[in-house]
Amino acid sequence: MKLMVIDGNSIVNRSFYGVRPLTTRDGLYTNAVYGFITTLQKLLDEEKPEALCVTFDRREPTFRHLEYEGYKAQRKGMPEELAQQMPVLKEVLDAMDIPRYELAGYEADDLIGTISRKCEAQNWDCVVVTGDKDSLQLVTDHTKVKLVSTRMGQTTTKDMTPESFWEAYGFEPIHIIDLKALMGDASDNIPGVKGVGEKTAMALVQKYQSIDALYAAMPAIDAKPAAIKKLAEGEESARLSHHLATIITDAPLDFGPGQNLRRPVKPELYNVFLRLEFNKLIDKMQLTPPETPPAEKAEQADVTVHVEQAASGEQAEKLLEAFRQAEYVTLLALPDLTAVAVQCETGPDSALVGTFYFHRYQGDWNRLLAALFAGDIKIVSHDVKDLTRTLLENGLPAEGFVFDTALAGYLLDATAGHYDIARLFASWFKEELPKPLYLEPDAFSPLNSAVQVEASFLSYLAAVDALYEAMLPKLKETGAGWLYDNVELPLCRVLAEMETAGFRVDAAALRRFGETLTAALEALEGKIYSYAGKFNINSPKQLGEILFDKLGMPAYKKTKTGYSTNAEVLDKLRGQHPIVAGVLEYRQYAKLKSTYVDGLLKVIPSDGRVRTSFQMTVTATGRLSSTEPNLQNIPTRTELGSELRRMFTAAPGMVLVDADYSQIELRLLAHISGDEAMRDAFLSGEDFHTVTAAHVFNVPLGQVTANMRRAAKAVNFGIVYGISAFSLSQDLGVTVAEAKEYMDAYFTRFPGVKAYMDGIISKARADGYVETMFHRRRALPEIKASNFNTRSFGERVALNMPIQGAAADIIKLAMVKVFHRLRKENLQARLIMQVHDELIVECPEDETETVKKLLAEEMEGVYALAVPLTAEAHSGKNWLEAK
DNA sequence: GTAATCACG
DNA sequence: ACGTACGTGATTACT
Repeated sequence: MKLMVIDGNSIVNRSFYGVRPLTTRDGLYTNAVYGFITTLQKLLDEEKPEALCVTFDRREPTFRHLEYEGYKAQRKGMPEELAQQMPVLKEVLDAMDIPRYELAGYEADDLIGTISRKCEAQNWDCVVVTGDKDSLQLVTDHTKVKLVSTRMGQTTTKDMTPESFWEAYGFEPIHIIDLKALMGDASDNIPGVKGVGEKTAMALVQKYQSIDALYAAMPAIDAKPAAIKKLAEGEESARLSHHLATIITDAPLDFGPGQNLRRPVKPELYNVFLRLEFNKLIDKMQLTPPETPPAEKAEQADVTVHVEQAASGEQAEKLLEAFRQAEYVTLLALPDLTAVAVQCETGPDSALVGTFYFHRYQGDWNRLLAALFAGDIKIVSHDVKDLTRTLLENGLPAEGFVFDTALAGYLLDATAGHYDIARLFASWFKEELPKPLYLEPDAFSPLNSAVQVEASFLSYLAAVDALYEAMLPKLKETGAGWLYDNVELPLCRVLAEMETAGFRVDAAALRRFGETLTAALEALEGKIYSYAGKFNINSPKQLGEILFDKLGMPAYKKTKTGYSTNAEVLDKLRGQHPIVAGVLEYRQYAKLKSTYVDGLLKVIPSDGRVRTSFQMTVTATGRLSSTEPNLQNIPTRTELGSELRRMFTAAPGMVLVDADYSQIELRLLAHISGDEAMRDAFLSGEDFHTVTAAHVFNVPLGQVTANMRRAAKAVNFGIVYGISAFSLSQDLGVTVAEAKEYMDAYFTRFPGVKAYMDGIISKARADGYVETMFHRRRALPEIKASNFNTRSFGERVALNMPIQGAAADIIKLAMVKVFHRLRKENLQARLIMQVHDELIVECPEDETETVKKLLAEEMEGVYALAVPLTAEAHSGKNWLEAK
């Protein structure tokens, strides 16, 4: 039989520092609890113990503090973000029915020591889980210690048994106490012997085992005279340290291993996890809502819901009329439009639900859909862009949308990650929806029993309605209402039309380009093999072995798993061996071939138009992203890569008009910070990087050299990203001191920027979030982290998000305006692409000049800032020409 | 499923 | 003294 005992404080600490900050929607930190539970699961999986318990320190002082006032004196208190998680963790453990032990006057270690000895006394094996090496003194044939370390979110464990201990230390586990008695422990403030460090202490313990034996043999011991003198002087300290480092094994603890047999988790665990938004864990542990629901759920508002299924055109028309009268309706449709459910209020405590199923409908289905989305019914729904695209693809109208719960969730916090109905519902109401049965394939086919599927469909419909009621006031409260009404919601239609339109790609030309790449790759492959033999050039691992082991080149950089072989490293090695240039070239071609040529060919349909999907709820800043395929990262920086853009063409008789903002982020920085010098620089119409250089290097405009401009440009970029002198120096290849000088000069000349940077960081710290000038919000728990790196990251994000996010807000607004203007002017031109600061329109040749003017005009006039926005438009038969 | 790499703004 | 830019997505290798 085996019992596992966990050092609760040690593991929760490691989890806190090892797992990135997580909070629930309302700001409760949860990362330490989350890390603890995932670590626990991993350990249970590995060890499968019959019994399990956790120990914790009490806050009261222990005998060690009383006997030695310096004990753990260096320890700072827990950071608040961790302290608030301790009661939560204990609640989770209780809900998992895992016994926990704490005892006034004893540390977790002492309880573990006592528990392990009591296990042994009853012939149980004991596994001690901790990150603390002190516990190694407990190792015996029946007690092993699992040392846990957490790095970058990855938990690794190392099993210490008598054998592995001996291998690592060269003496018996119990003598770790003697080791500490000599070398001390800075973290616990155990003094040890002054002047004796790890090396000396190890050697002495390996030779004499205990300090008793050591001092008995004094002074004739095997050590340097200086060490002998120090040992003699430090004897008292050594004996005190020995005492402090000894883990107690007979604490007055009522404990028997049999009391700790593993038990099934309690039903409440579900509710606890729900409150903590541990949705993944709920799934993984297959938790389900408890039979007896929490009290507040019992007293739900008494709403009489009348459900009516429309089987004929007549019945449908009656329902439609009711929906037209309603202030708004909530609507859910299957992705293939074969089922639609609509709900509206009919009185203070009555509601009407209409359901429409293609398989059971006698009338004209398309006519019904056309009536639902004709615009005279105000529709609240979820994922409006996707529904709009489906409707448009079927030649149906797509009007009347007034709210999208997915978009609202995203606008209120862009870092939540997922905005499906079930997750939003859990986050807002702490209540789990059952699995959406209605989304299973063929859920509504005539062969299926419909009752459960329909119930699921309607409960999700009700959930969307509840979310709408809760989110609407919240949107107003945060100030995001304007952005929502004027940008995000109307953008659904714009994007749906762009996705439907697609971008024409010349498949034949792409194939030819692919063939030349293949030929080049084969030639390069032969050349590379001739230097190093056959290996997989695409494998960074194998490539690293070839370059750094076999050919003996210096490895500048390492990754978590081995050598880094990225382009930056390889570039530095160029001169060392001809293979390096070959590999770099090979990499470039391989990327173009696999991602762009082969990747795109796979998604070109017979009409030759590639249709991307724009994601509206993915990025943390408010930008769009593009998937399947990603058309926002088509190469442009190298000549060969940009050839690909030649394959993105206008349809016959049409042209592409491409317009992009010039330095929109820096202009926004000038606007947001209100810095006068920066504003004047943009108003002057001079090249901004040149003006920056003149300021930073304190020379007249005419004397700015190319190098000065390059440096100024890098500083400008750095500012937008949340700069550090180190990174800037790396980027520019100058010393950190020089980089620092540039930054100081920059801040002296642009004091408003400096003030903005300081202000936004302290505001973010106070609020726990940052927002754009249009009140798009991003939660930022990292800003309060005690870990330096995490906190620094939070500060950089606080600087960057309001700028990058405002740029995203602005181009989105411009898209909506351009879209409507093209319609109003009765042009055939249509928007087909957006790449963050760039819009692409496809239009008939004779509209070219009109569209160029219109695009630039709408983009520049979209929103009045303290500095002008400028956009340049070009046209051509393909993307390369139009840019 | 994750890590490394590299394409874009 | 820490280790460093912000935001994405696709492919490949490998566990």
